[in-house]
Amino acid sequence: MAGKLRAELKKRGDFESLEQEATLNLWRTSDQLSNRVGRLLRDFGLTSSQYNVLRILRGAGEPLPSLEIASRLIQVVPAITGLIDRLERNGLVVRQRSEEDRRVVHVELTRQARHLLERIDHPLQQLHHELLGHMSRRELKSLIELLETAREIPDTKTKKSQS
Amino acid sequence: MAGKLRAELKKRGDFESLEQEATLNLWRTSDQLSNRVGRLLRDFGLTSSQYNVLRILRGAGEPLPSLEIASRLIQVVPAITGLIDRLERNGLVVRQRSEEDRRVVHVELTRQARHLLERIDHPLQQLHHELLGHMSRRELKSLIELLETAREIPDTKTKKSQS
DNA sequence: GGCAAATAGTTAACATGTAAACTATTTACC
DNA sequence: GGTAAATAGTTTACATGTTAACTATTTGCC
Repeated sequence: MAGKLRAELKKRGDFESLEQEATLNLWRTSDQLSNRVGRLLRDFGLTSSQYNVLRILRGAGEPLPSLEIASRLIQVVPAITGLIDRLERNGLVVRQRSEEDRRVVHVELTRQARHLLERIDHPLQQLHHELLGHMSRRELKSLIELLETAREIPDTKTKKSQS
Repeated sequence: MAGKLRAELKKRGDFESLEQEATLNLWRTSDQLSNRVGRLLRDFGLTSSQYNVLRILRGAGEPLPSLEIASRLIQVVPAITGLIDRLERNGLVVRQRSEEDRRVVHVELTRQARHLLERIDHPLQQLHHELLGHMSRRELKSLIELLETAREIPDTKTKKSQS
């Protein structure tokens, strides 16, 4: 066990630590899932980032400021502008300058976007099942817990700490 | 347990399945690690992709054809051209048209690149330890195994029924 | 020998992620 | 009430990932 990535990458024997092996496994698994999900979304004319913006807006149930969306996307701020530009161009969101605070731009889903999301829901859920459904509930829960543990970096002295 | 991501994403309650929760956890963890490693590499003037090309070349111990590098990067073919362009511009690799097969372009590390890689080795290993060192060996091995299991999608050609 | 198909790599066009600098507006505070 | 600092968002410049279409070369095969 724990040697498959070595074969896949043709890099037999150059893992210098268990930590590094775990990290590379994580990246590779994440990539594989991203690719599959991205392909499905492309069939609906969306990129993953665009879908995530729409999903966040639907979850919120109301228009959100651009930076609020950005903060939930784990992305850097400037990227949100172009993302919303493209969604707006495709008729999936509308921008509205706030009245109370004119610096703020509220972003709202269009009806078209809601319909699109509804069409995606089932196939996406099915895909999630296809991709990880071969794992038992116990394995999935264990994986989730280990990933949460992995993200808990104890006191990050270098650079700024997490929020 | 298994509810932290909900809080982090402010999306409480909209996981529709364990599979989806695992996938989102995976992405978030992968992103966090990428960010930290990317920041370290940036201090050495490299992006993650560039570093990976150099690491692959060092591991191979000899010049490699462009597409051979691309295949080990899990990337799509066209991206490799620009990547190598930039590495060449920065004096880290050299391109050489093959004699036996003139379609092939061999890419070779420069001495400068070897020195750079040596300077990165220790800090990077240290960072890997900082990022996941709080997990026990048992947890790390378990995580690695679960990730390998996750990647084993049973029969994946087009969209088959399911597992 | 000669030509279609395969292979290696590139170019083009676009979406995204990132850092740095900028504009517009609001808030703090004296 | 006037100005510095903070906040929301945009612009710019560049690296990357993606698909589609293209060039150059080699191979397969009759």
